[in-house]
Amino acid sequence: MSESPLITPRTLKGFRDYLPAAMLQREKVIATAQRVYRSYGFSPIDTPALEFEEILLGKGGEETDKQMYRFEDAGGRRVGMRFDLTVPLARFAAQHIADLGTPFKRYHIATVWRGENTSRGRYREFMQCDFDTIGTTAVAADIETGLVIHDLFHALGFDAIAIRVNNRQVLTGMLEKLGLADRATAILRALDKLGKIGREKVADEMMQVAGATASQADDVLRLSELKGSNHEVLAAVENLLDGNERGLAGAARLREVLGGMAAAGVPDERVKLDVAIARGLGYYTGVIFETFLDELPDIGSVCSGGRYDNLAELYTKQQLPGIGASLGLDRLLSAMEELGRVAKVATPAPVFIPFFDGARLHDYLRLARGLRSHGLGVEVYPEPKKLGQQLKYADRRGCKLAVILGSQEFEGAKCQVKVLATSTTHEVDLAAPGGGAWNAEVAAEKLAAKLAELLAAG
RNA sequence: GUGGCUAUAGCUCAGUUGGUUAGAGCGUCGGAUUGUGGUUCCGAAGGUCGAGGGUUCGAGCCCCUUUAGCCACCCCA
Repeated sequence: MSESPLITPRTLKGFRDYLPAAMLQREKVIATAQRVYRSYGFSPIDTPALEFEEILLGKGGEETDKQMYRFEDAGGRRVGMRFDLTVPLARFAAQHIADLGTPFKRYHIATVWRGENTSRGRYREFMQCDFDTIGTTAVAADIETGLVIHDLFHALGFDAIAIRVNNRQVLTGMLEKLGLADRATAILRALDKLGKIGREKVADEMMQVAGATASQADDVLRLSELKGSNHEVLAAVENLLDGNERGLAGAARLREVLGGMAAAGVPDERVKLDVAIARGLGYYTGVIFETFLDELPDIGSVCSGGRYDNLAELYTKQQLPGIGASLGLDRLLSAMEELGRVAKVATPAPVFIPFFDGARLHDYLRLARGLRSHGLGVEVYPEPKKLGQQLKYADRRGCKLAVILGSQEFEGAKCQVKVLATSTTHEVDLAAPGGGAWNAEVAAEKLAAKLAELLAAG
């Protein structure tokens, strides 16, 4: 053995290992997102983790520079790691739109990196699950974005959600009307904190940081504090925006989006017009979505998106408007964990076969393969240990069924199937029609049907 | 990035005003007449007290530095 000191095993701040139970959960959510996105015709793409620095620095400000992982590669090129999937999409679209044609619908599920501070559900390496429709300004694309969000959470088992919808045009119109258009960013940044710090402090910030008057701040807040049903709020918004073309157009668009989602079958209570949300200041120009879980609203938006006028303007002269949204996978998983919605399963194989009779290894292996060919996940224990220990192992990993086959069972061409959660056992006859000795293929055929039935039941 | 709190076994924690070989519960592993787990009983393994330095006769405990985590703020393209 080496005498050299051990290297402490550790991971970088904000970077994590995923143990099997956590990884299975991640993969499940990812698979669900893929399924929903694909069901709407969004196609998968991927782009490099590393891009030329100039591509990524294009639009951001100082914060971007600070948060982005940047370095010089071995060839002396300035490169950076992607910090979201939208900028790479812009570059990708500018480069390939001629081949892709419009409208272009893509989804992209991938890891991104930001060197920012960590907190609950926020890490330096995390995953985004984006879907976007580019090359069209049609309202149908706006509506469809909302539908995807809705269906995604439904598929994930969350029906108690609030998809908050707004339109930047409404806010912009209001600010124009108040003569605050030149300070929009500062005003909206303050407004976005409404739910968090309260009306007084928001008004203070608008006055101090953005130089608004008390009455201007009050007018902005009045807009965002309208109460009532979506339709009532919308009517009141239009009233307040009277005379401002941009704002009224934004309100009309919202009316279409809400109407479209309702017409497509989304229950009204899951969609909430919220004139205060103002995220994505840098590039959203139209409809905005933010999604909150009713059971855990404090964790923040778990799926955000919106419409942008010109995604790829830095990289091409071609106009590429679009709309999309992104599931915050890590934040959602954090929420699911807090809500106790994470199954404690550490194995993808629901069926467990103890290595019971030490002389029958080959029979176990053949039977397991036969079951797998019927689409079942099957694990065979590698050592002929005591049965109790093997069952304990299976239970701890979260296997659902144990197929118990000892010399007696081989003798009689049968087996016991034990449901581990309830401890109930079912005897299954595995003999060929007309009786006969043990036959792995016949046994697999008959057993697979029974196992599938039990798995479906439990 | 700023401020505060925390760091003792795999996990959750105890550890008296600094004083001998640092403890518990859970978990893990082994066993309780040899074909059935999650309950019980017995036993075992497992910690240079996050890391580095300092004060002291003596540091898990006090001081400094560092790393990581938690909370708040800033920010979130």
